[in-house]
Amino acid sequence: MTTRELLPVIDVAACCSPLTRETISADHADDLARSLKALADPARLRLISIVAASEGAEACVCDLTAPLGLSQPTVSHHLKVLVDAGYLEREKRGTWAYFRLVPGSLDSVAHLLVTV
Amino acid sequence: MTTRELLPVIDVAACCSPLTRETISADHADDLARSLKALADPARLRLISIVAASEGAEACVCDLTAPLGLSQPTVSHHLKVLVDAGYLEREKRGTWAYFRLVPGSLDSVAHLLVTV
DNA sequence: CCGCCGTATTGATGAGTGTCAATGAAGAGG
DNA sequence: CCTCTTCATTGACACTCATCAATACGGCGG
Repeated sequence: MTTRELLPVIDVAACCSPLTRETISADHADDLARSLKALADPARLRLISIVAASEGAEACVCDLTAPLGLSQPTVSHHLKVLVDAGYLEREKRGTWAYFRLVPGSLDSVAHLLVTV
Repeated sequence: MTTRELLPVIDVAACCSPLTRETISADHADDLARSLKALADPARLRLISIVAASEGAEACVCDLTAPLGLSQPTVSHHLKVLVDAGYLEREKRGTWAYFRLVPGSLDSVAHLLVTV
């Protein structure tokens, strides 16, 4: 059983044509499903939305726990999922960890769904 | 505990602005997450892809079990999830059930993710 | 009316996941 | 060196979900 690694969403988009253009392969379906699964959670969608709307388009964990109403470990967990999937990037400055949206990540996954 | 019903993806898109345009509300995040969750499965992605690429852009269950390598009940289950979420529509003609892509459904969810 | 074929539903099971409390790691300031 | 703050990791638990075998449903041909 060859375990397939988690591919950043940008790389998934780079090698696949849109879903309805031609029949997707089993492997590509698996990659795209994992990219979408990372996005398919209300807490993670709100994290992305808040980070994108923040001052300087970045935010640290301490700014994100309160608006979500979730514990700090849970928020850290969700942020890790989004970073691993390639939607967010993490930069540690001193004590704080700042998260930014990876440019083009959301657009590339959106492009794979579009039918026009 | 008021249970929120599952909203077809087209209706979700009709009332929400793109994720990064402004901070998404908790309720809208929940709706969008459920629309994405319906899509975030390799079998369901392949189903959509195969249906869209089929003759007349429609297919029946019997055409879909073989290429996916899944049992008939499992395929029926995935198709139901996609119909309930608003991505596919079902038409029964005689003994067969034909599935078609709901026009604009994939585009509307893609539009919610795009940052431009 | 009976049996066949295509599909949907039910029930069970194993895998995956969202959540939190507790703990660990690492930098900043005294 | 000690303590506080910020964040990540671990372990546990409840819940969801993907899957299949078995069964039920419904149309069609004989």
